[in-house]
Amino acid sequence: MFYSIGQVSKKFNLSPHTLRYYDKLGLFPKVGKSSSGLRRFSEEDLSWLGIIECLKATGLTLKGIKHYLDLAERGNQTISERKQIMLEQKAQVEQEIKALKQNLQKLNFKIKYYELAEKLGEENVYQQNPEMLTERDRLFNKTAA
Amino acid sequence: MFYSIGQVSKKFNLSPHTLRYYDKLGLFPKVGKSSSGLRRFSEEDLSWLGIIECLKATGLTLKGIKHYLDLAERGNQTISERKQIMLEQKAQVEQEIKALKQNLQKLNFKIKYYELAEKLGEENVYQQNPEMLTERDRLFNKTAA
DNA sequence: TTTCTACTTGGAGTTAGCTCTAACTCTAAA
DNA sequence: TTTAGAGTTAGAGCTAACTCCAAGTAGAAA
Repeated sequence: MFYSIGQVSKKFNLSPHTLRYYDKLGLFPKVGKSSSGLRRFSEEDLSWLGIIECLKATGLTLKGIKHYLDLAERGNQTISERKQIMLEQKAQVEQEIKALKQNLQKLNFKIKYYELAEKLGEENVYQQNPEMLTERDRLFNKTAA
Repeated sequence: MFYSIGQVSKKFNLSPHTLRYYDKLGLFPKVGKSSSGLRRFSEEDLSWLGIIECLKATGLTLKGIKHYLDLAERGNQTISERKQIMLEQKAQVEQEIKALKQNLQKLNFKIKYYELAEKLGEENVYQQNPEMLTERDRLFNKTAA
């Protein structure tokens, strides 16, 4: 079963432009062409695109993805290097999730603040809720030297 | 207490260039200047920078941040609009965390795969562990129409 | 046969967010 | 008083990741 660029575009919610751009960067080393020059994406190409999307979402650049692909093409001798890339991405994603959770707390504070401000007006929020000042400082003030 | 651009740079781990760039975009409407023209950042400016960093980390563009700032400067009449921005950012961050967690599963699969591949060679991983094929398909294969 | 749609290419343009350069000033220490 | 270091400006340059454009082809429907 093969897919046209338009079908892949819909399936992955990426524009055909983008898919051609990826191909130009060498991110689809195996994609075939029909007799009239149309790209034919195989199931394997789609699996690989799934990995590209994952790595992209976890912060790897297209250049980094290309590098990973080049390693993969060299076979068994690059396994530990590829594993290392995955371990680094994992650490980075865990760090990113942690940071996002902290920022979520800040957003929740802001939402609470605006809910009070809708009732009291901004000038009265901290005046009437002094405990919010402490919370604000805890969330937003860097206390490094 | 006031801070020079270099001190702020260290405190927030942003280059002085970047801070001037933000200032040029109008992101520090209140920052003062000394008699000799040096920027003096107040505690309030730093709090605001903390908010900038939070909004940036949650995916708002600098332009979006500027818009939020402009709203804030207009006072009480824009409270619900600002709250709305925070609610949207919150939803987006929650979505982003969810996506990252899914990608973490994919990375963990890859790591497991490479651990087996180190022992068996890539050509034997799926052959000797057919249940990994199922897992791979579950994680990486989009089954949309 | 015309027309429509989906595709092809090479190359230029765009946007966001920095990042650097040149030429300069101010302050403080040696 | 020289000099080192931190700051100033305007404006150019850079990178990543698209995004679009022009000019063309191929196949199918009316």
